[in-house]
Amino acid sequence: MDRSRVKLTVAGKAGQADAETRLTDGDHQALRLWLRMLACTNLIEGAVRERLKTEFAITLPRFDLMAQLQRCPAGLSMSGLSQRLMVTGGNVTGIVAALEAEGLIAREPDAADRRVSRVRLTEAGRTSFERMAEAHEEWIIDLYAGLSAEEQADLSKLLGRLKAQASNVRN
Amino acid sequence: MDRSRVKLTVAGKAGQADAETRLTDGDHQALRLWLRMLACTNLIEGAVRERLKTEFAITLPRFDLMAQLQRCPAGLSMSGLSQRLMVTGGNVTGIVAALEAEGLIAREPDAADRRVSRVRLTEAGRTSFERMAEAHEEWIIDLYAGLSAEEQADLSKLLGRLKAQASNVRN
DNA sequence: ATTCTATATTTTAATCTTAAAGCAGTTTTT
DNA sequence: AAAAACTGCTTTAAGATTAAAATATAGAAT
Repeated sequence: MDRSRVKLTVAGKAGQADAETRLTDGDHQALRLWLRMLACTNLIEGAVRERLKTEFAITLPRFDLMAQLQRCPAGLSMSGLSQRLMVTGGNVTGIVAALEAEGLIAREPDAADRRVSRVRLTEAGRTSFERMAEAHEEWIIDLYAGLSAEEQADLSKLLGRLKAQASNVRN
Repeated sequence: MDRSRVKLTVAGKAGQADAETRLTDGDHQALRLWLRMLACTNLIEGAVRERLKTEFAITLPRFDLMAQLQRCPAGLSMSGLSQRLMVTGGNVTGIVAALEAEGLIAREPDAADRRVSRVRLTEAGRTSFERMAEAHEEWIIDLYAGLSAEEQADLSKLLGRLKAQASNVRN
């Protein structure tokens, strides 16, 4: 039985079969499905990471952080970013430091609460993000273009159910 | 438009809405679908990571490496592991070192080719892995139990198509 | 006012990951 | 056989990530 996790760095990298491909007859349906889902996600995520890197010289975590800031033109606190990105505060500290060093975001002290930093996109950051976001959306559309609108709707529905149900599974 | 990546560490962690939840009307169907898929995958992967940690004090990458070795009782080379896990060689070096230090795997020099290390599970490693793998399969079954067998089959089929089609999308 | 408690953020140590460089050994070419 | 090219592996530098500890500030309770 193969329970391995899959990691695709490049779509279609030669000579590598993902873990799903090596499954055995004895494996349970749910396990096979899980590995296939992981393979799909890693395929797409790997493609996005690679293109962000080669075309825009940015990492996915930094892109994601900028995406949150674009949705909040007034700026966000570190903890606000932490919640929205669903990562720890320490993680946000590092990514914000990197983006600040690149001049894509800026931080101001909060007037009301001296503990708080308010983070926002700079003009350069906003311009840069808009270009990247447009390309990003096209990549995703292209990657999913093999499925018809109806198939996409079906997939979305099933994943919605899965998400809702799996959220309720407790230890 | 929210293009952010989602990272769920704990199923249902309080007070956090995943990125999919914050989508805007203007977002394209494929983008919504992608974020939902990411949310699902991260939900399940986070649950697996957490349980491996709390119940077996092991990380997912180490578990995955052991899974590959169990499927190959004769042992695998470092590069064999690298291919099967779809990670770089340097990555395998680190994980193998950690598992070796824990006594779960062992390395022998290859008789035919002095560049090659042959890696295999120790008896302790095999015993340990078997227990973990059984629990792991049950977790996955439980996490997917909200979908009927038919829904799981539909989901698998759609993901299979997606994987096949997205693999052919080129830069 | 002082103390307690809670929140916001950063720092630290550990793990995982990659890409690129380097070393050692093997195979191929000449 | 010597040189060149290739393969297997490790090391290094950079980044992302978490949990836990440490700091600083704010708010509540006395």
